[in-house]
Amino acid sequence: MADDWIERFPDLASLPEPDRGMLAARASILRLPAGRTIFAPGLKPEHFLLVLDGTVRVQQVSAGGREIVLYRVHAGDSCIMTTACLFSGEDYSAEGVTETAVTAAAIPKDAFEDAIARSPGFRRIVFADYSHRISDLMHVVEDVAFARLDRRLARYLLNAAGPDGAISATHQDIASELGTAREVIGRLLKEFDRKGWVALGRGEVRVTEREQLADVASREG
Amino acid sequence: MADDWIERFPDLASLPEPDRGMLAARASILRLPAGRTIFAPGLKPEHFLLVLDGTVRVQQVSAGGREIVLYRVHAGDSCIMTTACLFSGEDYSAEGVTETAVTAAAIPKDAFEDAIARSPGFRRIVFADYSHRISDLMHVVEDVAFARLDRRLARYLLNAAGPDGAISATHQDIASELGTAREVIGRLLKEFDRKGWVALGRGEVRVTEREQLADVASREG
DNA sequence: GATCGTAAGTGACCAAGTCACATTCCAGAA
DNA sequence: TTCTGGAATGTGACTTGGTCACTTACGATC
Repeated sequence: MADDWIERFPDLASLPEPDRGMLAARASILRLPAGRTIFAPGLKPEHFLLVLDGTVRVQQVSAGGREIVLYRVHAGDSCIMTTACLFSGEDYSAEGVTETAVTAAAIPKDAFEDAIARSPGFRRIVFADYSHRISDLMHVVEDVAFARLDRRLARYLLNAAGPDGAISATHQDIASELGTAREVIGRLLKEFDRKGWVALGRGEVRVTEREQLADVASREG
Repeated sequence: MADDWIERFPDLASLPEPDRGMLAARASILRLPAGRTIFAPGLKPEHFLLVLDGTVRVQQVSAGGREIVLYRVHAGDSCIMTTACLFSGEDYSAEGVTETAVTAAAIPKDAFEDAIARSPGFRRIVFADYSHRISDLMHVVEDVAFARLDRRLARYLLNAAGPDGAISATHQDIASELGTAREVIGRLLKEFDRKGWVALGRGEVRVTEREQLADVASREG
């Protein structure tokens, strides 16, 4: 019943039996709708969260209302920001929002501590996740500090486009993703459109020339 | 002898005896000169490092040769990038360089695992450090993405100035710290100079009006 | 078909990064 | 001393990105 989710994570499924049963027994399953804020400056989470399904967007909001996405937590990832809050009490300026409906296993703090102490596999998961997030954050720094916006936009478009090339997002959505202003995205998209690389519609961008975009996306600088 | 360094860290000094002795026995003390690269893309560290003395600068270098400082590891901090590399094998784009002569305790991977498993205090240190670095990185993102450069420069100057207000750094040094170009720093410093807030010399900046700089540094946007 | 809120466009301007140089300073060598 | 090479700094022209104060276009619903 409540413990079959463990099967879905190799590192957890391979836990030796007492640990695994303990984890299954003490975790509860959360179901959250899309658009729910899970943590934010001021909010203190009470559980370690392991995302089973859906994605959580972790972003930063500036005083002036601009936003930038730091990374996303997908199925199989732990939400280390909640861990970090649990352990350090530091007040982060980031917030986490469910981007889709999300199912997550919530593990109380003491059970988490226990699992860390007993299970090398569990430690591996947690440390690997911390490392992965740090890597993500460093990529964002690199991008924002050094990469041109056309390159970042091209990457975003390629990444966000479905098999048919369509992206359902407003200019503001894209600007918030990349940490810039709507007008700037508007200008760049119009430029891409003029070159015939994308087709624009209200609330939608359709990638038509992946090759060309990939070319911009991959050039250095 | 080799274990008196433990006394200097409350969280370690309070470890129960078997753990503490183990740590002392298995750690070795490293002494590194200033300017030594401890980790870099491609280099795999073999030990968990706990800095006892001096500071390590962790920075990112862009393809175009521009640099930005991500954070510094001070005495009492663990170098989580080495931890992260140990555990995840991910290849980070950051590098760590000793900024002064550094003394560090080097703990082999298995002893580290052991300490994590046995000692809640040791876990607390490591997790707190991860959290702290994530916090640092998020600050850098916030700064680079949203803050004006005059504000960032003012903060840097206040922070780097000694009691007499002097900072021994070239424009290039400052640019590398903030992730921008030398010319830009030169222009801003000249502007600050014109306003009488700093005095400029070759390889030196002297802060003369802390108040005014603090004013710029603290205004939002 | 009118209305209203959201999305997108526009132009002027400022801030920051780039490029290609020209200066200036200083420490040693001649 | 004077010379000189390298490092540090200065400069102007230009591009890119961000801000502001708007206007215009779209589309759902009344």
